[in-house]
Amino acid sequence: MSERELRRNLAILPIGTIRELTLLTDRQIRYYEQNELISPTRGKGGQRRFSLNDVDRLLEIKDFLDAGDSIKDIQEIFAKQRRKAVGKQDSESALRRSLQKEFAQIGRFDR
Amino acid sequence: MSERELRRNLAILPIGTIRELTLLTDRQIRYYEQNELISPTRGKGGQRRFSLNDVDRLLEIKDFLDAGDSIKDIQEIFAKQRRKAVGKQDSESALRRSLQKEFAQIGRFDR
DNA sequence: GTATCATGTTATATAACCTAACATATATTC
DNA sequence: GAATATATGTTAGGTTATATAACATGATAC
Repeated sequence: MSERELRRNLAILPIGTIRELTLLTDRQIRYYEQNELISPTRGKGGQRRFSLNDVDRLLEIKDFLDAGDSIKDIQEIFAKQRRKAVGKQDSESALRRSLQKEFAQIGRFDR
Repeated sequence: MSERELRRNLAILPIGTIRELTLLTDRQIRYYEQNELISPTRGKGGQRRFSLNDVDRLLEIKDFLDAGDSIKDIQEIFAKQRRKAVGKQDSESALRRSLQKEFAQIGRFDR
């Protein structure tokens, strides 16, 4: 994972900021968490900490709901996205492995 | 100014997050603000909101202090940096105007 | 027309943050 | 070396933000 992706996944934002950035209510944000559409971490005192990715995801949720999708629909959409991402990851690591083989091959020429 | 720079200037982080990211104490952070080394905005209820740039700047301050510079030294260092940035800034006045619009937008969240 | 869904609202408790004041160790100045 | 300045610690008291849980409600689906 790139440094940029790491940064986007840093859970550093309190719910108040999320409320302002997404124009959702606390109630909505917590309800979506309850339905596992987002998974903010918790700070020392038990308060939620969100990442910039959570912001994106909440804006997506908003759009889907506006478009008439239900929470369950959105759960499935996200599940599909995850499955796709896993495939990508797999094919990437396969690619990396085959590249390593190639380089190992090439490396031999250098001896 | 790029969208990325805009994002870095978004004041969205509470002091607790800053404390964790910089390993400074609240006291230090507020003291540096008092000495105008940083200028966090305030949310509706009067609490400080910091940007990612503030985090960078605080880490710089930390380094300068560790290196033996005084607060006043650092004020001057930052003042010099600003003067250097002025020429650049002038050539970006149109973009600055759009930045102000963005901040006005953000300000609205606090009402 | 009843059940479900997404959200609003309210109450109550805890956590986070605020300012201001006083304390202190270290370095600086006279 | 006593007085001053600097950067930070600590404490107190008050306010704001967030937490959970429960009950309420308009809209939609069946």
